[in-house]
Amino acid sequence: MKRVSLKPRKMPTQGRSRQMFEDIIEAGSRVLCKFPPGRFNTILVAEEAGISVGSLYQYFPDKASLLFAIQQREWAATRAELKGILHGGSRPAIERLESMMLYFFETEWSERDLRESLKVACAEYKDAPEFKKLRSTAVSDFHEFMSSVFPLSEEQVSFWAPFLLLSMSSQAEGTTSGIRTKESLRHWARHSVTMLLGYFRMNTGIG
Amino acid sequence: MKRVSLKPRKMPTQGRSRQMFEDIIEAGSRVLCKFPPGRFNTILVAEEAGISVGSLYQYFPDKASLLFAIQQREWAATRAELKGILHGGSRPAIERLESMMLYFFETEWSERDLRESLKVACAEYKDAPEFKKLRSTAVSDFHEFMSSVFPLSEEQVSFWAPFLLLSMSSQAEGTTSGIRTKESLRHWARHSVTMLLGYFRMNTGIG
Amino acid sequence: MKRVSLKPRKMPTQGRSRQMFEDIIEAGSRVLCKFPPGRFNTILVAEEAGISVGSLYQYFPDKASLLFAIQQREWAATRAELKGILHGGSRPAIERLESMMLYFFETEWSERDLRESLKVACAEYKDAPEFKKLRSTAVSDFHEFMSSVFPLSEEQVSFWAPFLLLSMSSQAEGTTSGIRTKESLRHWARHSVTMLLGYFRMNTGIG
Amino acid sequence: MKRVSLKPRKMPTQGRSRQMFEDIIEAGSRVLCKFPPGRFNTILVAEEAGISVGSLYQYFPDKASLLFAIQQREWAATRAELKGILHGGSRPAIERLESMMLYFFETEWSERDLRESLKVACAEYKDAPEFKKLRSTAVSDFHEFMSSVFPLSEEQVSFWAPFLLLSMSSQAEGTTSGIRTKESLRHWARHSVTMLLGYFRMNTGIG
DNA sequence: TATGAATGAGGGTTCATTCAT
DNA sequence: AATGAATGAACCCTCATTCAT
Repeated sequence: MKRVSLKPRKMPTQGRSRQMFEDIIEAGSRVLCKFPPGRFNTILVAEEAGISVGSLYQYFPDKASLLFAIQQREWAATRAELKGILHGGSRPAIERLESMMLYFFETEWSERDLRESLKVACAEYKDAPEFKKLRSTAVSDFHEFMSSVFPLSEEQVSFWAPFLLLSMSSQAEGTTSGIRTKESLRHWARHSVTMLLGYFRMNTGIG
Repeated sequence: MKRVSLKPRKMPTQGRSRQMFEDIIEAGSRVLCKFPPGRFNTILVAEEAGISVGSLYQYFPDKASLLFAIQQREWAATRAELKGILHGGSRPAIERLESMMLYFFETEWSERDLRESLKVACAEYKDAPEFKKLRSTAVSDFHEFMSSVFPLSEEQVSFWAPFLLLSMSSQAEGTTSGIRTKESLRHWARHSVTMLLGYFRMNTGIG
Repeated sequence: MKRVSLKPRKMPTQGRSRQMFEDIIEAGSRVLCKFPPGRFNTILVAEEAGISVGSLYQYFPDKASLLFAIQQREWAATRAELKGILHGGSRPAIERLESMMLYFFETEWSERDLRESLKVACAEYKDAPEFKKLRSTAVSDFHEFMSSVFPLSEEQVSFWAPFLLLSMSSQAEGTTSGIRTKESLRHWARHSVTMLLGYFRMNTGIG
Repeated sequence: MKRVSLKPRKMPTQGRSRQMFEDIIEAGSRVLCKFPPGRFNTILVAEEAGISVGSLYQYFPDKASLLFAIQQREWAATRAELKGILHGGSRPAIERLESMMLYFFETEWSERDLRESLKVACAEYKDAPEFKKLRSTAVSDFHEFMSSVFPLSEEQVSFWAPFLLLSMSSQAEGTTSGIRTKESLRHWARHSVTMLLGYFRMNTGIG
């Protein structure tokens, strides 16, 4: 189990290279959606991206780093959207929190194929520091939000931030298997969110 | 993607064969715990069991059926224990339910390596009817329990049984990433269970 | 018994790829000649061709398609030569037919090792549509020739074309076991051909 | 390619052992008919015979010797019948010859599955002296018959015996692939036999 | 003597990665 | 730079044969 680093070979911020970089990640995501996770392989991704394997390897030193980049992009996109919902608008914080949660259930649902395949394909690297960092970043964001909008002690936030976030994401994940229609997803999500926030408010007196 | 059946080749209830059968499953479980799920392969399992590949194939017609047997054993054990808790003792049903849930968090935590690897290794077969049946059995059990001990309409049970079960297992699964000590697992579990049951009681008037 | 298609993976008409393609078929033929048919395997063929197994699989999706390609090449060459003899020159049709038959005995004999091994090695696929097509093409060719050069009814041709062709090839095949020298092959062939054509002429009044 | 001998381990002429011996051969024939030739294996044969592999190996030292025994029995049976026809009755020799040939086409046809599988399965041993002997015995039989009933020189018989026999069997073999109904088999056989005997008579003045 | 579990070499196929062009 | 053919280790599975019971 060789492990060097999950970093891409280069990460130019501009130009054609940057575009290629994104294209490959995009292609990789499509492969994960279209094929069973075990079929994810570099040749298929290169084909899907319309380039050669060799070129792919110019951007990613190995398969692991490509998977990591896909994972990263996936999280980054969601993270940005969630942050936008949490910090945007002038509604009460608790309402923004609720919206964020409901929104999360929906993205999780609509991207379930990719997320699930990604999970399987990345299982091997899930203990790598890069992956751990990815997860912890999401928690930090949320921690920060909670601290800034609710009158809670540091200790309280240290429990509620991960509890709410992990509970929510676990529930959302659990939901994707076994729920058939978007209709029932919404029903389920509403219950989960009501439960989580109700429990939070009851224990903290918030809202 | 050939699929015939996930049944083992033979399943004698007694004797040396039966022992071998169990040994292989045990070895398979150890492999899943010690290696990343992608490394699960018949050669490794045979080695771990101290037998030859050929012997392994006398008991399991292919890799899939071995994985299924491991999965099955894992579920069967837990299922029996959960049923025991739910139906044993003379305490009020809601308390038994609570105990069962807390217990589930503990098993999920203590077997987290196996469960997680199993999930990944079985991803390929998750749509096979055998696997689906395994899942649905657990829900049926719980559905039956709910029906028999709580004064709920059929419709109510049809929502609450899967909701509580899936929520609980999702939350328990969620704890495997991010929770470090058994201490904090207990803390977390207590909150999750309180939340779930509180929400259930509030909405149904039970207890 | 999986079967998808016996087509090669790619079949460029020019260049290095094409050369490699031919080389592998050539190597496969040599393996069939040098080893008993049961020993025909991809590793051996790759070695014989001086390449790696992986390379072989870039040209042929599986063992079956390689065998089919060998078979096809073998038939294509002979078929072209037989057609050439049948349709070339200005001699009477019956003489051209005779030449063709005699020629067939000679090729069958000189390629007996390959042909016989091929037959055994391909036994598994003999009912695949591609293989059936291969056989039927040969019959069609001959049927067409007979129709165009002899004053026979359609019904007559429908009997005599397969009868002559199959009888001839059976007899030629039969010579591979038991005939030792080219000398005796020629003797035998002359008798077979005389017999076949004599019988044909006697029954149709041709010639 | 180890080669020791194709002899069975023992060949008791009486008793239970002898019966077992026959049963295994019979079972082997059934396996050859029911499965593709590549699937012929000792375990399957033992199962089909209702005994253990171990027992099978008490009668046959290896797979090759079992196949050889099957082949031998197959030939022996046919050989006896053909001899019976050739030497039985008081009809003219040429008529008995004709009957024998027609009969051969019919057995070849009715046993085509076994014969074809046998050919494939035995391909590996076809050059072993035992197999060669098998073939030559048949020719000797026929040679003897021809000598004794037709006024031919030794030299003539030396050509016509193998020519007629091999031609006939080749044609019969060729016939099995491509002929669908027993009806057309008969038609085809009649032509082949008429042709062969006609040619023989024309060249020797017999009959 | 009969059994059949155990062995392990052998063969088909895939795919991450490299490197000559 | 870009290409994609080539490599070969790794994995799944079968079956001839042996040998402890």
